[in-house]
Amino acid sequence: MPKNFIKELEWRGMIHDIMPGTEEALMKEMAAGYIGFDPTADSLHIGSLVQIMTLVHFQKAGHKPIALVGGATGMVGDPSGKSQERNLLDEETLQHNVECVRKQLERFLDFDCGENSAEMVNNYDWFKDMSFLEFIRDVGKHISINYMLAKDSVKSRMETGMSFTEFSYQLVQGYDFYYLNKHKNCIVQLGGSDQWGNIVTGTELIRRKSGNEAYAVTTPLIKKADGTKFGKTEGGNVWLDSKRTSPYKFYQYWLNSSDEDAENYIKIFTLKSKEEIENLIKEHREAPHLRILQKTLAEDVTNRVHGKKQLQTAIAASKILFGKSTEEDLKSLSEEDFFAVFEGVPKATISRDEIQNGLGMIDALSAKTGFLKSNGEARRELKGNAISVNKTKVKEDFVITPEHLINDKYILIGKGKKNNYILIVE
RNA sequence: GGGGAGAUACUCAAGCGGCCAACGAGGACAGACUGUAAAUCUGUUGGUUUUUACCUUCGCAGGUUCGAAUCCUGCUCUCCCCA
Repeated sequence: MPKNFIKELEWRGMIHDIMPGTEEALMKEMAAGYIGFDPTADSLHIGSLVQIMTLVHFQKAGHKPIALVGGATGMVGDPSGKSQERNLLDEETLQHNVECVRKQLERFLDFDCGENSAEMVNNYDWFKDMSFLEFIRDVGKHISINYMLAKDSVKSRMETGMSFTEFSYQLVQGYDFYYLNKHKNCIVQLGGSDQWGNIVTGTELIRRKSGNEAYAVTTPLIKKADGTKFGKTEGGNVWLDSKRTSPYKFYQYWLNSSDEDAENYIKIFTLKSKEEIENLIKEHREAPHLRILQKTLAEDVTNRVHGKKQLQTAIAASKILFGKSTEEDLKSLSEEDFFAVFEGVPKATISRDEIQNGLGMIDALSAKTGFLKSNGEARRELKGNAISVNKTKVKEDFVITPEHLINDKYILIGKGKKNNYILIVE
């Protein structure tokens, strides 16, 4: 007897839309459900984390989650939410992306837990041998143009134009659902709210072709209280791949959530129970400055995505960068730890001679290193008391000498609270 | 095809012959406060320069003038109205 998956999502605020009858169908017996992931890049970003969590809950409720990586759909391009025709990725890149995304997804689900073990599929497997004629006869025949035209993803593009390729997308995805329904007894498709149209084309196709009932659940678009886009920083997307977004930055992203957002995120992105979360929220409201919610959230998510070791480094890095650490603390770090902490921080190398005679701050910030755009900017920041060397604020007349070197090799320059640069001497 | 309006720094948006590196707003960055928050206050936001000063910028190319973002000519692009 499965647990109530829908109720679980509901209190977490993870349901945007749901097809009538879904809850009943899922309560009856163990079912399979799937979510598709687009291989548009070689890593997923935290936007996809919502979908991943949905699958995790699905499995925890006793159902069988199927993660589909869209090798075939990726070749077509989903027009949902896109105002313009997209460029197609070449096959090689796509193949590479499929592999990477697959590996990432594998970390989150249990693939060996008996009958509701997770499964990973690639729709390229069933599309690669299908001919065009076969597709338009067996699939296209069941869905009318009128029906397809009524979709938002198509309607909104009537003015600007849309290729036949993208127009057909909903059928391709619809067929995925049909295929999984037929071969893996998959009765529900989950996804982001922008996927509603595509999912419904799938349930429609299933009903017409095989007479089965199929269901849909979509999750809301995650919003930030200040109106900016979730998952974006000045540096771009927040990715799950540590090569693209360092675990430290990843941890920081969650830690910097506003109070309001943190209350929502902790429900969506952690597996903590309702009671636990309610207690945390209560505790947080009593002592907001401790930021219990943000810390719990950041630790939980970073741990799940990057593992314990990376989380420890991220926490250590945060303490060093934001705590009351001193030059002594920096010097006590091993070289390995130092570079782990400052991974992703801009670095520049200068020769030992330059520092031997003393290196002026303007040269250190701009002329010799390019950390800042111009000498003028360097001068302004220095005047504004924004620059620190090895965690100590410095003035314009400060001169860097070999005795400031950490491990006789590098120097940490900071601008404000959040920007750091490393000067390496060789 | 005919007529009109416009193009200014990251964005919006003033300026309409010298006082313009260019009002103002937003954003961004920094400082104070704080919780690595929000709100608030302050500063900065083309380059070289300690200041002064100079250099490069107001769609592109020319021209008029002692002097142009501002006037003239041509070009490119955008928007609107009429066919």
